[in-house]
Amino acid sequence: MLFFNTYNHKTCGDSMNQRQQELLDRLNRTGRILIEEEAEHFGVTSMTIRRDLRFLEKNGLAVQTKNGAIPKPKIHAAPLNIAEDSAVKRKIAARLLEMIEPSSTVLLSTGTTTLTFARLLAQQNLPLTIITNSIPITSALFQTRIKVILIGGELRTNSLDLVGPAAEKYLSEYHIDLLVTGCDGADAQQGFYTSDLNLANLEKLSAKVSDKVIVITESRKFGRKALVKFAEIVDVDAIITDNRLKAIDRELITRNGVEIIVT
Amino acid sequence: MLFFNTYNHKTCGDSMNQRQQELLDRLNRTGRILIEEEAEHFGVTSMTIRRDLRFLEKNGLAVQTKNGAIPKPKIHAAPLNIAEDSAVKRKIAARLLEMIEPSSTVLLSTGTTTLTFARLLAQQNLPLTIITNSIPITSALFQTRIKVILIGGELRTNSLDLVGPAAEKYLSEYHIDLLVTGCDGADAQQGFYTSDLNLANLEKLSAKVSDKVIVITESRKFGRKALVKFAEIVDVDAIITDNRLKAIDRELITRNGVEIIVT
DNA sequence: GTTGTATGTGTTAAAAAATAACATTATTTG
DNA sequence: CAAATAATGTTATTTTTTAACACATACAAC
Repeated sequence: MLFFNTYNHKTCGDSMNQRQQELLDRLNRTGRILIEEEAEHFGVTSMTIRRDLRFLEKNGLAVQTKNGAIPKPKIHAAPLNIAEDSAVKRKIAARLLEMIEPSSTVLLSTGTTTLTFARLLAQQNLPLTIITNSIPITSALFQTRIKVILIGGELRTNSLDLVGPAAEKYLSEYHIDLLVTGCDGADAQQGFYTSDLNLANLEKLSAKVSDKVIVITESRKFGRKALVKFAEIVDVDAIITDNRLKAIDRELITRNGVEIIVT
Repeated sequence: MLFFNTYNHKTCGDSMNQRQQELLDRLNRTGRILIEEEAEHFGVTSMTIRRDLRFLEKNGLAVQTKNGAIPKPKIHAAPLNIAEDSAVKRKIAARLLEMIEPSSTVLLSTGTTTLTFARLLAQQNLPLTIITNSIPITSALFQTRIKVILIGGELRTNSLDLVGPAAEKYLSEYHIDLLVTGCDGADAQQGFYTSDLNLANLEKLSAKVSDKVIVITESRKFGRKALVKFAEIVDVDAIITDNRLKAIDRELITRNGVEIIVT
């Protein structure tokens, strides 16, 4: 028989009473509770339930809504929301959607623009296989007809995605019809940039195992260079961006034989 | 230059106006908006903002709260909540926490009881490395001191976890201090069961690469056998369960030299 | 036993928020 | 342009939430 040491890690020091425990259970089970219903169920006044909900909210376990509460959203935390899901991105995503061939295998890289696209995909009913290294994208696509394969690796906590040698090794065994990726910076002559070295390596490999490559990005990314270049302009087959792209950039790209689509 | 076909996949047919678009953007950016603030920002009455929020809620993009709204939780969807996070599980998790050695590497398998434990871990400040195949567990642990490694594989949409040959291959290269896993069924003489063949294979391999194995499970799982056995009783070093475990089961387990802890 | 303190709950009145119904103003459309 | 339609504003009413206090219960000290 093995021996396990015991450690005195302090457990959450609140002191929930029995009713609050059960209230939280019911909340998590149903996804939503109503004050009046719970008051009746527990045989207490609605005021008491209100106080309980206030307590749960204070402890980060629930969010109070109109006549009740919902569980505290668990993944949808701050850093991921920044600049996410703008109208510009939704337009770009809608344009990309028209170019997706049913039943194909698409590698969808991490990023907020690709995430917007994934959310759009989730509303369609396309038969597709999506390979991704992004947890938010995976989350967006679950419970759809889409088959999802998530590349494993080390978690980057800011962007909730997976990178590193393990991810590369994993990816190297696949063959992809279409790579869709965003970028942190772009230059009409130099190519595409990202701010993470690990991610850049993964992107390079992704392009290598894919038949076609499409970059989707807001035009404001052009002119900004980030830390690491991961692709030349000529490495990609098409770029989708918004209509504020400078004419000169547009011409430079076209001259390289790369299709550029503005929304 | 490549040619891309265009397909007429129908895009979400709502027709949001400009203000609603921007409202949604602001909501996603900040994680929360207040009606009065937005009314002032857009130069409209609060009534108009209320109508907008009602619209966004109807379209599944937001949830109305007290004086405003939050973005619709994106991952925290129905199937995962069932029976999750009960008081019994929280007790078991708290007991397990005491046995966790700081700075160790723990393989935390998919499951609702292990998820409860992960949520508890997230509130501590322990230096740990957690390897898991569960997206909810990964989500629970991000933005903590814990280093998280997610095993890639094919997504099981009901449980939001990753299994399959790719996952096994990925795992086989690691060495683990402690495996923590749950089960779908247990028998004091026969061992532990799960209802998915792929997962069973992964569990077997997990036990093989781990120094110690702890099973955490509600006592009601005892007596239920599920589809596939993944471990014998003697394969594990300790079992943590609640105090409603039958005396006979407890004795049978102890007789096998396995430590059993009831909360 | 009483007394005091703390905690939880109920009750009520007041404040705030949400709604419905209708008036008004823009926007389309023929 | 005029009619029709949609969007927004206004107001009165209803509903929800809050704050403040009253009551009860439990526990400890004396």
